[in-house]
Amino acid sequence: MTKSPPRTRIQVRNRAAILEAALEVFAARGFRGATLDRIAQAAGLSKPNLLYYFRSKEALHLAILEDLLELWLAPLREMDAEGEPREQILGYVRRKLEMSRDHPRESRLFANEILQGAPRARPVLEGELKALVDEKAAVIAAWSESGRIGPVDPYHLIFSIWALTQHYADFEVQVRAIMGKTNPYPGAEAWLDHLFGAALGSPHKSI
Amino acid sequence: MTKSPPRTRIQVRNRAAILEAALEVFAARGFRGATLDRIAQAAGLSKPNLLYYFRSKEALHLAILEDLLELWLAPLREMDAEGEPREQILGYVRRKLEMSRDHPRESRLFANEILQGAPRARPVLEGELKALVDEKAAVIAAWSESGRIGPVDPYHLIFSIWALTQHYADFEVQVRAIMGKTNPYPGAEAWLDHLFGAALGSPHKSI
DNA sequence: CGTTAATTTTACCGGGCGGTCAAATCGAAG
DNA sequence: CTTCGATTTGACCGCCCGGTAAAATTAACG
Repeated sequence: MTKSPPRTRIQVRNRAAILEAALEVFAARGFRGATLDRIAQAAGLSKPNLLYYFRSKEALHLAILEDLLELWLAPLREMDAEGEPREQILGYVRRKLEMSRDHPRESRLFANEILQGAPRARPVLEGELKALVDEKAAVIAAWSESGRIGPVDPYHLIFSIWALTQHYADFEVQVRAIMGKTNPYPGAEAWLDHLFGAALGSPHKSI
Repeated sequence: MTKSPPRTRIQVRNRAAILEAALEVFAARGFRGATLDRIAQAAGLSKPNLLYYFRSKEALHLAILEDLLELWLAPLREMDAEGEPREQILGYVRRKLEMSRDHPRESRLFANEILQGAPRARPVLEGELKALVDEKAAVIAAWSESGRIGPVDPYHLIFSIWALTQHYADFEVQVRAIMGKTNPYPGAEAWLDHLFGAALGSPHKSI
């Protein structure tokens, strides 16, 4: 699939420039809306030159998607079954929100892919992603059953975390249309803390 | 913009068929990914015939968007300042979730538009939508200040409702990849009731 | 400097897509 | 049946886009 590890300095530089440019363009216009000309221009190359580094538009998109999925799943991977449940879940929420704030283009690229029916990412969703979610859902379920957090549906809890955190990146124009120039993230962090905190059962209440 | 009210029976039938087909195709493939040929075929017409009813791809998309936005804002409009706060908010959540369940294509078409930076819908977002949200946010803020619901940020509350309910339509393939063939909506309704119920402050707790 | 491989450019192709046009066909009313 | 507007079709255009071929240029190294 991907070209074997880049050797020369030029390859490293140009591949990085292309991936950066492609992320920008794919995120902003979707797979079909993006053109190789535009990506090449943004990377400071000619189109055939770009195609010297990536066989095809498809291959380029795939390369980005692979990098992206690792980044995307990291915050959930960090959730620790041995940790304090509430802290672990709220920590996950915070990391995921930071991800949206610091990597909105990645979020939108991913959203685009899913919206179109995940033509390229579906195998990963049904394989790696499902396995990870099943594992962490079991952890949350155990926490819930042992009474360390209130009764929650772990799957819908995880979906909620995804939906809420990614919303601020994916629907940014809508958020900005309503909130103006105000930076929504400080407020969002406090709000999500409140929202999920309450849903997990107040620690004060449980005493 | 839009052609003056259709007169003949044929016009009514064909316009409806086109809008239905276009909704399907635009939702599944985005604006650029959709082709007039495909839409025309889905509507049972030839491409030039389709262009007899709608001047351009742009005009067709705009016609759909206009219809859509009315449908989309209806649930929020129904939220009644005179009603019981908790019931009003949870009712809004339920109506919005039903909207996603019954109109997933509309949801995805809208998501596509926003993701691409709302090139066609931005005026509505900054005008009508913002006005409506500001109005309802003020209502919620008043409820909150009078202690009838717990302290909440009305804007983030509304964003949360959007994000969560639409997630089940927009990210359907992801949800299905993880949950399999299970229908997520019954569980989602109970979960969202729990989540927002807790965030608004338990009515039991407030006594 | 010379040689060889890596990189970049120029020119091009075939297909698809939005849109147009003029001719043909259809349908309602007298 | 005729007429006239509404509707439909087929043929076509120009542009853009992904991708290719081959020549030209550049870097690496002895």
